[in-house]
Amino acid sequence: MEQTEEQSESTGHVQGKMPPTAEAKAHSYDASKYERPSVTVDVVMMSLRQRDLQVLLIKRRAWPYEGMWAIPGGFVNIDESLETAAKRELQEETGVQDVYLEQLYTFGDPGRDPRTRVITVVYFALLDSERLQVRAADDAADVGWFSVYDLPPLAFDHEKILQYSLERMRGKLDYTTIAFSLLPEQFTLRELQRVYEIILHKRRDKRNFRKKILSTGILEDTGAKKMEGTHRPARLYRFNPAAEAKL
Amino acid sequence: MEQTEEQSESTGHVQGKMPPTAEAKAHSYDASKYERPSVTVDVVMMSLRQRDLQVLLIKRRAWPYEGMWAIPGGFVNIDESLETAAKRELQEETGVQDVYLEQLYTFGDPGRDPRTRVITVVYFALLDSERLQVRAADDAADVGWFSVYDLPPLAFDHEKILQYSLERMRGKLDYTTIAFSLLPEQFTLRELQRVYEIILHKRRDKRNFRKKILSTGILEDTGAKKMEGTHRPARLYRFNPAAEAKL
DNA sequence: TATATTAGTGTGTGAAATACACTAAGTCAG
DNA sequence: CTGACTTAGTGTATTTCACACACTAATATA
Repeated sequence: MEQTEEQSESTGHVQGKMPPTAEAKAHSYDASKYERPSVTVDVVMMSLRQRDLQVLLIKRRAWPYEGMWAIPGGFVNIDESLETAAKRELQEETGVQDVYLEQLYTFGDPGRDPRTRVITVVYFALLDSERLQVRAADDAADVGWFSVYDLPPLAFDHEKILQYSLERMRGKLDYTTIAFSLLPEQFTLRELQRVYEIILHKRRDKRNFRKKILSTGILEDTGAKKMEGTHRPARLYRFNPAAEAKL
Repeated sequence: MEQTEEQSESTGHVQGKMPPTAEAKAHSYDASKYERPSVTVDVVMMSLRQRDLQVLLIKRRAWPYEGMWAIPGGFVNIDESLETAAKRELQEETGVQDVYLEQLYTFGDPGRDPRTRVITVVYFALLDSERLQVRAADDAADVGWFSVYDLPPLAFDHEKILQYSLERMRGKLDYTTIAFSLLPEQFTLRELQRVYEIILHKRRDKRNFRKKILSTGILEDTGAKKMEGTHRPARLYRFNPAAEAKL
């Protein structure tokens, strides 16, 4: 028998009207009323490629929105956490592990997917472009990286989702360490500045930028230098997690 | 027959492994594998009461966590949006409409509810304490307001949720208008300052506070004064939505 | 050794944050 | 009616942070 629970004033969880569990459904039941929505996790994967902020998209091969590009995602297994589902998705698409991953927002309007009620928990992941090279080859024509500043037409409400991701990144840039997660372990100040410029989409003054970053003490000079091209080599720094609180 | 969808690279929505719809379930099927989680919406309702930041909680009357306090919530109906579900919950518990309501975070770890897999989208609502008086009477002993600084033991992961709500409020206080949503339409600068002090949990300098708020131009002098107690009356201001951009 | 290219550095100015103490306007008790 | 009490309301000086701005340093190559 179904659990007896008082009406609506019981808890913050399974309370009030209890929808059918697998067992309950075996009995006769007004299933339509308590039909459960599907829950998916979508992952906005961003990386710096070709001095641009790009996002990984997948081309749909079936109705609805056939032929359009979409944010990768999939169902949440019944026994896995939302974050685990997001990591699984990430792993499937890019082969990358241990990346910055953050829950962004949950989109659940009825009708956003014409097939059935789908509630999507969106995560966003920031990928270090160097480690990514490895699997950049599997471009089977239906997976692609796109500039967030020049997107193709997107399926569902995915344009809104990307817009929101970008806003969130911009908001967090100053007081978190997300910038570092887009860079390899060692990087130059110029490279870090470029991350800021690409995400914020505007130029920053070199001297002021360096002064500010260095004054926080969040960077550690590796002693090494990066030589590339025909000019003065740049110092290589690494992020010092111990000093994270300084932001 | 079930929809044919390619494996995992299709979309950000219903793609890859398609769980059973109502129709599909009529056929033989490995239902356990595609068992769907329940989705609930919980609403953290905060208000200023007795010069304190308080949250509405509900006492559980059944297993699990029987007798403990919990954040009110309920199931999302299949055809209503998440926000609509949150408003419905708010209406049921407080009778209040048109309040500040914002999606906070989605909690979905397996095992957070011992009965079944529950994914909870948490909203938080800020209530003007004056309008709230109306229904403050229905304290049926299993509904109560509690100081966020002195909480009873909470069911599920609800303590974590409240902690997170408070952090979010603090973060948004400076650059949004949430403070006003906790006050009646007209209020004095001292009252506004008190909102800041209670949420941030620390004192602010009177002169600097007033200077800063007034310099934004976000307040409008109503011309009226508030007389209470045996001292000089205070000017009453109202929030000027037209100047919202100034934050 | 001259040229091209990017790395790296300091100072001045204006705006905003902070610290800080007295006067103003009302009520009430005597 | 006046003195005591209570909260409202105000300004200035100091420090800190954001921003604008231009030259020298180190390497590769022709």
